Amino acid sequence: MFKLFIDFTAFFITFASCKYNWDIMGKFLTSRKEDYSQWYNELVVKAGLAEGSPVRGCMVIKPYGYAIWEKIRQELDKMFKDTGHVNAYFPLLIPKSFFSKEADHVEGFAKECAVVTHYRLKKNEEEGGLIVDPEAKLEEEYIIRPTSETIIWNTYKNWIQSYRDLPILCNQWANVMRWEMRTRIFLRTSEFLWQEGHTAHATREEALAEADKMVRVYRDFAKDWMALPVIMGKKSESERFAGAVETFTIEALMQDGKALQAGTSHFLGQNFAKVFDVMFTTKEGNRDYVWATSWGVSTRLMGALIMAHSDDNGLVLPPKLAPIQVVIVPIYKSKEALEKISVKAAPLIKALKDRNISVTYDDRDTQKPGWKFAEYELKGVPVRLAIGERDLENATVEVARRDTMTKETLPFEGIESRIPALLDEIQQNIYDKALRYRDSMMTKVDSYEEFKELVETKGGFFLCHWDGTSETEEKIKTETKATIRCIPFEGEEEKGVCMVTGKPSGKRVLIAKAY
RNA sequence: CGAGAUGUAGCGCAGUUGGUAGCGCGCCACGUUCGGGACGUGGAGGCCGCUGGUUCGAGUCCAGUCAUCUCGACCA
Repeated sequence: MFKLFIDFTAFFITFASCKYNWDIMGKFLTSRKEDYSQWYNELVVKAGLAEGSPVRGCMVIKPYGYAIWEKIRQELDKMFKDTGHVNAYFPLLIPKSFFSKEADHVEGFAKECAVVTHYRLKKNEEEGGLIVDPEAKLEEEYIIRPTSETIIWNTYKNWIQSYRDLPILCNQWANVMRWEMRTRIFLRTSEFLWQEGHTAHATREEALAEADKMVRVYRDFAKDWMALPVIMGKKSESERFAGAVETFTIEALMQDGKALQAGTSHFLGQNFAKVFDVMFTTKEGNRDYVWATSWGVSTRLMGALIMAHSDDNGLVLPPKLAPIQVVIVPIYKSKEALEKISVKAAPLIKALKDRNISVTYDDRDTQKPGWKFAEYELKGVPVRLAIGERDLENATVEVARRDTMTKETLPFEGIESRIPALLDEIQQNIYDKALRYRDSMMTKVDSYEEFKELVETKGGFFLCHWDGTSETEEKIKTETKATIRCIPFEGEEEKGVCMVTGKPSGKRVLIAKAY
C-alpha cells in the first residue's frame, strides 16, 4: 500500500490535472529506484518483449521483443559478413564423448548440461499417460549444446588438410541450452538465442588478431547501434572461457550500477585442435595444429538494451534498433474527422517510408489516444506524431520524442524531412546519456577500505590496481562480491600498487559487481 | 543443493475464532466520451497448487508433495 502511494504521488506530480483513480496506477511500472529487479521484470512483460515459459528457466520471446532481436541479428550479421565471415549450421545434439575431450571445457559446462538419454515414449498401461520407453535407451547420450566448439571442431577436422583450406571463418545463429541454477529473463535463461563464430587459422598471430578484431566488432555494434558505451578488455585467468587461452570481453554498465558482460571473443590457442586432432600441412610442408577462436553475443544483449536506457515510463529504444521508429496517432471524435486525418497523413507516411523509416499509423478505434501514448512510450517508440482536428486547422503536427519525453508542435509542411535528423539526434542523445552515466559511475580507487565502502554505497565501475594473482582476485570476490571484469585495452599504463596486497601493478583493472 | 517466503479468476491481491468464494485491474455488451492510460450501467470468468488426514463441515487446522520467487554456490 505504501508503495502504491509513492507511485501515485510521483505520477500525480507529473500529470497534476489527471483524474485517474488509484486502481489504474497498478498498471504502471514500479520505479527503477525502488526495486530494480521488479522494474526490469515488469518492463519486459508489460512492454510485450518476453515472458516466462512452462519450462523452468526458459522464456517466450514475444513478437515485439523478437523484432528487436531481429534488428540486432541483421545488423550484426552484416558486420560479420563485412569482416569476411559466412554462416553455417551445426547440430543441436552433441555426442557425450565429443564433449568430454577438452578438460577445461568439461569442467566449465558439465554441471549445466541437459542430456538426451532416450528416443521414444510409450503409453503407460497402468496409470495412463506417457512414459519414457526404457527399451529406447540410447547407447551414447547426447548433450543439448551449451556451446558448439566440440561438434564444430569435430567437423572442422574433416574440412582441414592443408594451409590452403585455412582460414575457416564460420558463424552460426542458433539456440543453446545451459541448465542454470537461477535464471533471469534475457540475462540468463536456460535456453537462449545467440550467434557463435568459430574460426580456424594457420598461425597464432592470425587467430589472435581475429579474436581481437571480433571483440572490436562487438564494441562498435554496442556503440553505434545499441547506443551503449562499453569497456573492452581482457579477462583475468579465472574469468576466462572454459577452454580458452585468452578471453576478450565488452563490459556494459546497467542503471543499477552493476556490470553486464555483453559479448566475448576467445582465443582458443590449439586446445581444441589438439583434442580433436585437427592438423594441417603448412606451406613449408610441416604438420601443425590449427589455431582457433570463438566469439558470441546472445539475447542477453536485449537485457543490456533494456537496462541501459529505459526509464520509469518504459523502454527507451535507440532509433536504429527500434522496430517502430515513428508512430502516428490520429486524434478524432468522429469517423469523418478520422477520414480527414488519414487523408492528410497518407502522403507523410509514404514520404517517411521512402526515407526507410518504419512507420506505424495507429488508427485503431478500440483504444483512446492517451492509452496509445502510454503504450508506445512503454514500447520505447522513439518518435510519436499526433495529428488532431486542431492540427488540421492550423496545419501543424505534435512531435513527441521518447528519450526526453518532450513534445512540440511543428508545421506539418516538410515534417518528413526533419524526422531522419531527429532520429539521429535521439540515437546520439541516448548514447551521450548512457556515456555520461557511465563516466559518473567510473571511480578510481587506491585504498581497499575505500573500495569496499564505495562498492556498496555507490556501485558502478572501479578502476583499481591489482597484483595480477588469482588469490587477490578471489579475496576481492569473496569479501565484496565484486569481480575483475576485465583488464581494459584502453587506458594509460600507470605504475601503482595493488590496493589489497600493496604489490606492484602496471595498470588499473576494471572491477564491479556483475550480473 | 543450503536458507527464507509465496501458491485463491488472465494479472495484482483480501479472505477474521473452520460455516454459501471476494475486491481491484483486465475482459465482454450498451451508452456518454476521445489532445495523456475516460465514466456509467450491466455481464462473463474459480479443481482456493496437488495428495492425504482431522471434522457434521476445510481456502482456513495437520502431514506430505509439487511449483514459483528472493538470498547463497554456478553462469553469456
